[in-house]
Amino acid sequence: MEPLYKPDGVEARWQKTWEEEGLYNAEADDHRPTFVVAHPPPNVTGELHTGHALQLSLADALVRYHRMRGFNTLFQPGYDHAGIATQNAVEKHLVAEGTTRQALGREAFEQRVWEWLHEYGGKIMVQFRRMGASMDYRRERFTMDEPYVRAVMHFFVHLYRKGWIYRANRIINWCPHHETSLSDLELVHVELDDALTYVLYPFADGSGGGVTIATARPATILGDVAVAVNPGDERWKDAVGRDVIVPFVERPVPVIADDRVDLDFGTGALKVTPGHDPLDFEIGRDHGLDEPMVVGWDGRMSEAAGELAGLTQAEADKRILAWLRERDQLVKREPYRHAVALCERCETRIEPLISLQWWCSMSELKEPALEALRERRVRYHPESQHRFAVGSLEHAPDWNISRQIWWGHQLPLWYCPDGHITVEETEPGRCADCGSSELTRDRDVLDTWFSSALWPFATLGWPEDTPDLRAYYPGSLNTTAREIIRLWENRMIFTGLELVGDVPFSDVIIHTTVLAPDGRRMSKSLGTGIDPVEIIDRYGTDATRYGLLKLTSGQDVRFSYGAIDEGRKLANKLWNVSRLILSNTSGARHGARPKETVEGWILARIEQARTELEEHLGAYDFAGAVNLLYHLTFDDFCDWYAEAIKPRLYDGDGEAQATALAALERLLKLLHPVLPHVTEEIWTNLPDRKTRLIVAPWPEPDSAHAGDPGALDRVKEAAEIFRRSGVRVPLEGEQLRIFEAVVKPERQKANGNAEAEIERLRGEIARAEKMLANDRFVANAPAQVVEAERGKLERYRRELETLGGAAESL
RNA sequence: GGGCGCAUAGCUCAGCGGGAGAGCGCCCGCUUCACACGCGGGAGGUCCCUGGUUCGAUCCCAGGUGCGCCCACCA
Repeated sequence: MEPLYKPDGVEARWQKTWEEEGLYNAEADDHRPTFVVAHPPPNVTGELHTGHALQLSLADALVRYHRMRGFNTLFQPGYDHAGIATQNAVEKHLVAEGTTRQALGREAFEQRVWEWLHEYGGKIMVQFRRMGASMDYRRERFTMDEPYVRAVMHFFVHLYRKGWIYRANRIINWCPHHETSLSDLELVHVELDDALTYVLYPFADGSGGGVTIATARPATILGDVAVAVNPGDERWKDAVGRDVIVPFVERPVPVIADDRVDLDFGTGALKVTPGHDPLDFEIGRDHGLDEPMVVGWDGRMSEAAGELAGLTQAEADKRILAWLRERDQLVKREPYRHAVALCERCETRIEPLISLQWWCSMSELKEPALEALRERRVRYHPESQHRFAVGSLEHAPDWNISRQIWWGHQLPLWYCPDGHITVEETEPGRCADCGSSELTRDRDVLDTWFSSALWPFATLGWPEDTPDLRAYYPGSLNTTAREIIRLWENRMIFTGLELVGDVPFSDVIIHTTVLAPDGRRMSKSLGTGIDPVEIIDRYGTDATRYGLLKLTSGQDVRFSYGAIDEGRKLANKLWNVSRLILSNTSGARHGARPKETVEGWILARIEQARTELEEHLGAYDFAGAVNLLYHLTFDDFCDWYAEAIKPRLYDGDGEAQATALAALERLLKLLHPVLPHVTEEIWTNLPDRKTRLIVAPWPEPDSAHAGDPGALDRVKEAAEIFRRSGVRVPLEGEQLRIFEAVVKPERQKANGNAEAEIERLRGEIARAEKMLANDRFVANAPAQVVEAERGKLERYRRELETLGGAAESL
């Protein structure tokens, strides 16, 4: 064993061994209680980022903890086909080759996606292994696998037959680049410096005057069908019911009243363009207005724009502004900063357009899920996210499930020439209505999240009634980021209840968002991302896991190499204290034989730590857990215990050796879920190992050492006092030996002084005496607080006596 | 605009009603046979501000300020 622990070789070797020996495997016929984590399937084109690494660290720590505790553990790996994200990645690749998706055509394009995935996809599973994620990699699933596709089709047909899937012409978010609709959740908003244009719409009766509106998109004036004002707006009271003339197209439209119009924006008058604005669309529908679309699917002015057809919106803006200026109807133009919606994948500006799309009705589907959440059959951690989850589900709008991209699950809908629709899981021979065999399949594909929603059970073979499904559903835990709750978490819950009859998991951990060291979000485009593989290369996997878990305290936390380095130090420390013990215990017997105070003390400390660690892990307090492990190892095990027993180890004291091995064995078990590799490596070097640590049983409660581990307190305190003061040791027997071992190295040169320490103690004593002399304190403070204060006072007096006596004796 | 979170040592963060802490960084001393990626010692803090509750507030409450994340159709 080398003095410096080098993780690279060790970690790779264990990752290989654990997997090859089948220790990650989950078997459905294993009848122990289950612990199941269906890990979020990353995009098949994705690479590990810091969020993934954090998520894996905490999930794997819990998986390993439960595996040791005897659970039949399934940690499910896999990928998502990630519709637009993947299509976008492959399209970029095609551009580099000098071609386009359109030039290839749909079938050839799909073929290229598969080829591309075989070549470049799947990288992340290698990275998962490098994180030490103890997943059953035999069970890797992909949402485009044939059985998974069948599950998706089954789901669609199920919903359709229940009457919850319908087609409607509504305003949607259209990405002109991807030529598809997008849900609100697939957009990003960016602030833009723009202009707000005030335009006069003259009254149609020629009586002079008119209504002035404000718009950020003059080009859409061509699609105006009304002007709306708030019914409570005194300024426009007399205009309501009259007609005004839309500029440029010179069409008369009514002035209507609608309370959704904001009194405080612009002039309080809104031009109504149902074809190109969500609010206008709603107002239009409620007032029975026309829905002309003057912007087309390519984002340019459409045929309906007449002489402006084919222009870009910016060009159309200019033409319309010029027209307005000539006629003095351009009231003013002012700088205006506002947020615009972009496609999150290609950052193209989103066009709100009216389109015929497929929708999934949420009203009935969400109710059982809401009930499950309210009854806490699914619990969010932290609890604060529970309210958000419930609220977002309560207000979930109907779900636009159709997309006009090419990569994804094609809708299982067939049309005959008469327009009848046939819905089947697999291609039907003839039309269900008229028997026609001339069927054409719908070209649309499903929203990626439609298939993700099935992940916890489609990975187990659903809709078949498989042994896996029976054994591993419902699962235990899901881990995810805050913004994924509505996209995924809620949907898994309602689909699980609807299709399998139970919630997919009982607990959801919404983990910390790791920010860049400067406090901004980690993002490739900002250049603030940190590659976890680089961290692993520099510090090792164990250290990376430790550091990331240490950072899980708040809702957002800044990444810090210091936290990772702490993990590296811990692994190295553990390695070295193990060297000390292992190189001095050859032939030692088994079982702890604590004789001296420090030995009973370390066993009690480890036992206390076991209890506390179980509490931390049970509460998903990973920062607390790693903090505890660090101090247990560094302070208690190394600084005090190991230092104290060194002389006896060197002397070949068989009982001390046996106790040291037993204590180390227990310590390794507690550390394994966080630092799996270094602990397994040391474990292998312990004498007579029959099992791997990864499957070794978690320590049972140690009733023999369950007491208060305060036995060493006096010795430790005395040692610290003397270290500071440099005074000689007045202790005897065992205490003297401990003291010799701990203090000897530092005693050579005193650089504090006893008098300063005596001063400090006198100050503490005065403070405690003052508090206890305060009658109101004694009368009002809880008894144990007063008692604690008395205890401190006694302790300080005792220390002062010891120190003073020792100083005297010099 | 809404929701949530954060403000404690130079940095990253614990603590959350009765002595202000850790890791890193800094200073001093140690070639001690597990570890110099180490050991020991030390300096360094109006615990964001203002009020309130309490015998007592870094901790609880209210208001403010600053920062962050998420969400949102003010044209």
